[in-house]
Amino acid sequence: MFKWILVVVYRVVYSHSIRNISRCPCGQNLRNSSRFSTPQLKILEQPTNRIRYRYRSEKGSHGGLTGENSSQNKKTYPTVKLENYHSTAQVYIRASLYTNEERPKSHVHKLMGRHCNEEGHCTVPLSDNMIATFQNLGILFVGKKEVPDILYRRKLEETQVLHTSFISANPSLLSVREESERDAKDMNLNSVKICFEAFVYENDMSYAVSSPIFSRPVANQKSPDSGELKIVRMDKYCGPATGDEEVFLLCEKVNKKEIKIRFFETDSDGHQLWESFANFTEADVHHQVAIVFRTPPYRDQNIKSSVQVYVQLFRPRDGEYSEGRPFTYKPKEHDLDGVEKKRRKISHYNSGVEDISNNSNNGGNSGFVGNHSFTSLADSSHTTQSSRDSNNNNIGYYGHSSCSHDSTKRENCLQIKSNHLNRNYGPNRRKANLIENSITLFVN
Amino acid sequence: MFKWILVVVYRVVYSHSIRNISRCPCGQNLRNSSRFSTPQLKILEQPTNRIRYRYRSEKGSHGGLTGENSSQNKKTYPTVKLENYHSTAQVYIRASLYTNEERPKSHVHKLMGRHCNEEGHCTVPLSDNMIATFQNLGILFVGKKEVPDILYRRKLEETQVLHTSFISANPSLLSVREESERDAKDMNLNSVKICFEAFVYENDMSYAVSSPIFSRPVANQKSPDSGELKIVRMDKYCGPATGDEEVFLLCEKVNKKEIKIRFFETDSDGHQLWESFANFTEADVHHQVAIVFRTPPYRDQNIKSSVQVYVQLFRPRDGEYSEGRPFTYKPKEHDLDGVEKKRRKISHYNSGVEDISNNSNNGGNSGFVGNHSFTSLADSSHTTQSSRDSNNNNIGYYGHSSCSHDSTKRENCLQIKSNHLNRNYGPNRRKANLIENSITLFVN
DNA sequence: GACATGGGAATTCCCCTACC
DNA sequence: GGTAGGGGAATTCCCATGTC
Repeated sequence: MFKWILVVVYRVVYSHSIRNISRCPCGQNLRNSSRFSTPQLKILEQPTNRIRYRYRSEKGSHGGLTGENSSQNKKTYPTVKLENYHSTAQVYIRASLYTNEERPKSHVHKLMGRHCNEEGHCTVPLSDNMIATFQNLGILFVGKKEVPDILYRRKLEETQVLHTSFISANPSLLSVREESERDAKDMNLNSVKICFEAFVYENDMSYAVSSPIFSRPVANQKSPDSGELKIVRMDKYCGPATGDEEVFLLCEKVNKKEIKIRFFETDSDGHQLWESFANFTEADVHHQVAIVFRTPPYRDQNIKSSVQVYVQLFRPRDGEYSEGRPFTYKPKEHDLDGVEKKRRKISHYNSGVEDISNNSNNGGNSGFVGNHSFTSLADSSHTTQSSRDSNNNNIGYYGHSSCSHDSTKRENCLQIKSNHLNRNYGPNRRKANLIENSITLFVN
Repeated sequence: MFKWILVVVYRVVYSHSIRNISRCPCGQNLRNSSRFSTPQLKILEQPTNRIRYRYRSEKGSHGGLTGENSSQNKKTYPTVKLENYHSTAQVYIRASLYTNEERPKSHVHKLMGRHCNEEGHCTVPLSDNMIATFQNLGILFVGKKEVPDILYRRKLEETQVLHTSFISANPSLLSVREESERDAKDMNLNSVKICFEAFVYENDMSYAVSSPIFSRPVANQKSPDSGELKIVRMDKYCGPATGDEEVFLLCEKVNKKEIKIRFFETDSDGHQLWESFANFTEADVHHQVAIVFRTPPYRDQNIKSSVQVYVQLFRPRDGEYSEGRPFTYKPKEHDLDGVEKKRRKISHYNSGVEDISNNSNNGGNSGFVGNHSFTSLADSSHTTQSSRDSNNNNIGYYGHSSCSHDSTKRENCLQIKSNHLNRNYGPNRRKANLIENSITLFVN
């Protein structure tokens, strides 16, 4: 009996074709085979940090993972290179999904696309220059209801290999079930890493020729907790240095418990001079896609001329930022007049009782202030291209936003949308992307 | 054979207990029994016109249908009365769901609640005063995927009753299937009518004692095509008489293809003096819950003092309106100055090429202008109660919204939210509801 | 604690636009 | 016609808060 089961296991593991060789290629089981070999995998092009995972029901192709340096005109794709490999045997690279953890585990989600099999393993032959490029890698979202079952089956299989004959008598099956439920809850379904592994075939068996490597995390664009932060439109792009100006901001889905609006200023070298956070409560976040906030006061409320800063969305949980939008602080005019006083009287806003945004000493933010650099407006050579024809239908759309503020002297700032400015505001951005951005016109 | 089947049918229809007597109680099949009897059902209290239908998966109670006159302090419920009935036999009233059509058909959705059975029939005994009140009526939303099957089975049953023995040989079964698919597509799943029917029991059989009557339609609050229209918040509540002021409006879910923003003015008697529609495109509707629009010009662009009008959302498809919000048109100042000229230059907005909103001669709107009256601000005796303590945390929330506009003379309008104003703006509103509303303060 | 009531949001699925 | 990319509808889930 014991031997018979062993035979079966053997056949399951080794007699399969290339399409479904061993279920767990990127794990411990292959580690020892490459411990003493010099060959090493390098990631030449990381995947983008975000893609919309697709459900099985969303049939058809919806575009694959591009590379982090991909752009509209020049698409790139995740690419790996095998170094220090000198044999002539054809090498294959296999990609598969793992969890985004320090010690990645096989994920329940699957890669899908041209070179992928049912298990979510995508195999591409290494080209002559030892490079493999993965075009058309999609991520299949496995419904959360299926997760416990999948984990349970995996656990059983592992158990099976170790204790073959004890299974049917195993008294801990129930606890395995419970463990699976727990693990399922813990599994982050909205972030994955791609595992790349190089191997060769010999006698219908595969041998790893290097250690597996993992890509940077790829988040699910559709999830509100990991989707891209984006300011779509704002009410106004300027306000008084004293702050407390109400601004309507339209954005892509955010989690009202996990979102801040950050104002910051940089010098011409891109170093951060100042930052502060806007005031708003959870109740000011309208159905995840609009926020009504109050501007924070500028560090110097007595400025004599306008100062340009930036606004951006910020998600403390994962440190993500949206692109910044220019915002102009304008000098205070004279003193508070009658209107302003009346206003104060009926506004309880400044009591700040319900504020979820903190200024300055916010725990979640410490550490990122000043330890990174910004590309300033000044050193972008693209700035000159701005409001002309290619954007004609957008001009006036992000349109003219008057924001004179309790001043007898009128001061307006116009904002015009422009699509072709390279800018780099977020601390964790490794490189400037081709982004939509804005310039500010002053009219006095 | 023929007789045997008849027996079966007989048993199916009549041998059931009160809980599941005949599947289709409100239809033609009962009409003749009451043709010559005087007893008549009257609806004393109609149901609210909207409730959130619940899916089967949303277990638990989520609050039932209230009456149209229900309020927080005094809840009412759908209520019917049987008139001209003089027998002593106990009468029961049964409620069930029908389609919202001129000739209502049994709906696939079901009533659920305390007195309801599996088929969605709710039965309540008539009280001594010949009145029956239905508390706790919920509407169960039957998933659209199940609809064709249900209709198919119903059709089969009907066929069965009529042509008993021909069924298995019926060559048109396929066409019945197709017909069901078609009917399923046509069925409006977001609007129902409640059918009320009075009957008595005798010898385990039920007899209708009056014709069935139907309630007014009850729409699904959750559907963007039938949900309540509501302006949640606006950017500013005033603008120049010349129009073209950009306003950000936050609202509850709307369908961008089926929504208009209506400006209208009433005289002190509530008669409509003027209306016009705001300019915006589908692209200006942000994820169903925010709209950036341009105000229409006021009918007289040369007004010398501010004019108060109202803004409201309008859904042409079903003629629904949101509550109106006050909006103030302000006099034009001097002439267009340099700023304004620059502004015109870069703004293409007025070309109107893509506008989906029409001014004045809009086909979908004809007929409602002027044939109804409004309750004006002036004749509401509740207007005085406004910005005090009960709303303290809301004050300054709808806050002060400065909207001076290209003028050296400053003019601001503040809007303060108030919860206790009875107002009645929409043409189809039968009565004033307790609504959130707004007043406008002028500060010069 | 269990349920009632009301809501918001997450999950899943469908289908529309561009653009080849 | 298919790919690539999105928007949003349909469905499910779950959270506050209040009440028994």
